[in-house]
Amino acid sequence: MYYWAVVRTKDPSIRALLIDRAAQMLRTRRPVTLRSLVAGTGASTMAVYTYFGGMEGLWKALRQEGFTRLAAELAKVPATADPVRDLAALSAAYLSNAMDNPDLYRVMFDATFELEDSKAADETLHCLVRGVERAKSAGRFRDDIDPLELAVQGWAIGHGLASLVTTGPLPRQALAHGVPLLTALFVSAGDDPGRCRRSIEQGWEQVRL
Amino acid sequence: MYYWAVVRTKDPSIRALLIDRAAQMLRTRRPVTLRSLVAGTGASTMAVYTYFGGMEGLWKALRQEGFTRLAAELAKVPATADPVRDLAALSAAYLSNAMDNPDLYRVMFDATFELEDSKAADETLHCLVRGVERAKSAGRFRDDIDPLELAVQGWAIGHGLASLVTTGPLPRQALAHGVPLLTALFVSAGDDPGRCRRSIEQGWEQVRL
DNA sequence: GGGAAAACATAGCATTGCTATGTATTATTG
DNA sequence: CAATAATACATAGCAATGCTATGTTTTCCC
Repeated sequence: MYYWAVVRTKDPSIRALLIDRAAQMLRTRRPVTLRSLVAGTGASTMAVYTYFGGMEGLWKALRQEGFTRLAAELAKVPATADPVRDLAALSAAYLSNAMDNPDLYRVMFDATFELEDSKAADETLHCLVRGVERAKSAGRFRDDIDPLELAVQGWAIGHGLASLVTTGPLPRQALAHGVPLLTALFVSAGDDPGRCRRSIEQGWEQVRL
Repeated sequence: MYYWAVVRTKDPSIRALLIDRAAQMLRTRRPVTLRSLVAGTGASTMAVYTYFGGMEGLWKALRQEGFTRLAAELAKVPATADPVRDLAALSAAYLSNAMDNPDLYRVMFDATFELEDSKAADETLHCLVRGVERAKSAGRFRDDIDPLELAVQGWAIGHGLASLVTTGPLPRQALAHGVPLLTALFVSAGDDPGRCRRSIEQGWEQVRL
């Protein structure tokens, strides 16, 4: 009787537990299926429906979890006196996160985006936008640069590399192409070539790839 | 008796038929399942196993088909007197192909690459490498530029844009970011900024996006 | 023609996501 | 505090999935 009362006490954290378990199963490359997900948790298959409304809801929650973790990683990158260096560190952190959780990264982009997904991704993009604005304020970029546009272009570079490496066509060391790519982009935005190169190489080393 | 003989005559093109049908089902966003694929073709479910060895083999064949079609589209881009303009036209054709068959494009990159997939993708990449070599020969890029590296960097840009647009986070008009991105990349490779910009804008217009 | 090999159809299996139904637990009243 | 409404949960079962086993037909090769 007693232990039943304990076990059966409503536990809203079971939602987070299932998400974590799914993320871990993705990391260990085990197929995430309805029954295999709830097996071992004590919960029944219905838990997925009460908490997520079905498997599709679970994937959506997993996508948001992926963006949340990504945003947390990006938030760890400190703002130094060199905003271009910080932008490179942000990009490196983006790639590092994708390399640490390649399957979760794939899930984040495999289904067509919905409103909720876009909101989760917005925080990631906004992080880059703020970095570009800081670089503008520091006089590294031209005044006519649109921070959002430059951030999107940087995102395209980062996602292109991350996607091509995690899916296999490019080897992991191809991530190093990020340095010349970002340098080219930021120089085109007005930064001094030599100074830009040094900043980016410094920022790149901030993150273990 | 007679019509049976006609119908049952071994037809090796049934393999291509199934691939085409699967590609069309992807385009019309109908779920490609074993039974729905063979329904209407007169073939039974076993055809998928005799020709592809299972559904996974079908997906692999579809990936190769996707790269083959992509290579055919890229081959249509003519080589003019302006190799930088041709490189932009190649990139635009790459994006155009992805926009025309977004689901096929996603299938091409959703599973981890195997040897056969890499061989199919090689032709695509080699197309860009040749373009870079022509630009070097024309004196547009510096002598120390590695054609393969620059081609890979261009591929990362193209795939990043194509992937972010087909999966939803970026709207279709974001493809226009390809112009400044390629300009930045090729200027960093040594091309004259003004001339590069003009070449790329011209090449970009060669393809309907 | 006749035998070997490949292609094919049928039927059935285990597993998938999901729903219907009934039961237990929680919360919300009077 | 008890009675009722609402929610969470377990069980069982359904249609559909990919796949395999088995037997039959067709094609190839001598």
